[in-house]
Amino acid sequence: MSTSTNQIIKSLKKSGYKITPQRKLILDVLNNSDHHLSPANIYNKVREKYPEIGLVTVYRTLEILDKAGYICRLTLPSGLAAYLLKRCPSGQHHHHLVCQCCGKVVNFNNCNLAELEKEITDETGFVISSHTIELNGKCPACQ
Amino acid sequence: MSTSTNQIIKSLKKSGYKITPQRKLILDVLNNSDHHLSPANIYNKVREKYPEIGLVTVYRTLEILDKAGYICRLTLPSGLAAYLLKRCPSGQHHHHLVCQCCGKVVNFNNCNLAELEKEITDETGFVISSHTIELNGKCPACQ
DNA sequence: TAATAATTGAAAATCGTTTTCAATTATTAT
DNA sequence: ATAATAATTGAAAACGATTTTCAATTATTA
Repeated sequence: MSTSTNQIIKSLKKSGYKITPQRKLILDVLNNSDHHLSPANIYNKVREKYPEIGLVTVYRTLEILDKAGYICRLTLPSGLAAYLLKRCPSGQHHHHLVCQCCGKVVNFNNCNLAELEKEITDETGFVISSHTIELNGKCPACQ
Repeated sequence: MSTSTNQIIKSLKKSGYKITPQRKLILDVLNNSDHHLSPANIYNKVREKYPEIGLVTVYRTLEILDKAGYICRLTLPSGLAAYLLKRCPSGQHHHHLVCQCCGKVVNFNNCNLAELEKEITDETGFVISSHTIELNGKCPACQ
């Protein structure tokens, strides 16, 4: 179990959650991937080591991790959910560059939308509270 | 039936689609809204004038309109789909400013992501083929 | 070690969406 | 106009992802 996984486990314990083998394994799968993973993907990976796990447990654990801020939930264009361990300093503003071919994800954080948002607020009267940017492309390996 | 609706109807006919009252009414509902609408929203609005319509017909018509490029399909953060009549010159690059409160949508097209995309390509080796930006906020009426 | 409260997995339920299929309707060639 | 046709329709069933229910199990605590 990696340092990253261990730290999250400790924090979860502090927050009153019980530490179960299922939760550890789910975190490990997330930690060992630089691709976004669907609940089913995670389920299948965990089953290799822990065949008794139920898909429900994966959903429930992802919900906890998402609410606690340890993972990012992506909504893919198809509408399906995919998850990603957060690897940037806590709460830092960032976006994702996603490979359409293999799902590999790279973070970037210099989005510089503030100016555009100001313009748009002036023009439309909308107060802008958040934004999402998703860049879609192909990673070097998939080109 | 508005001009906008009429023009789309004509184009659809040219493309070999039959013109049915259901399709006209669905287009009218889209045309008369500046908010994004779910299939169920559209279904309910059309039913006021045409109670026999089936939800399937709404789905099928939306699929046709989307493929033909007359409407935008949004994937909301929840993963659900919502639709919007395109109101900008054919094919023009644009994004949406969405009111989180009422769903009102305003277009903007000066996103200027080209520079950022170049930086990121240089850094990561990803080839970027498309991007989506969604600005979330509150419209003047909802503030 | 015993008491407890949280967590688990199986099964059923739910929700949006898609498929199937027979009946209907818009278009066309006459 | 009318008949022939191929597309479109709506009901019902099927579907896939996600959520809920519930009794049994397990991690934690005292």
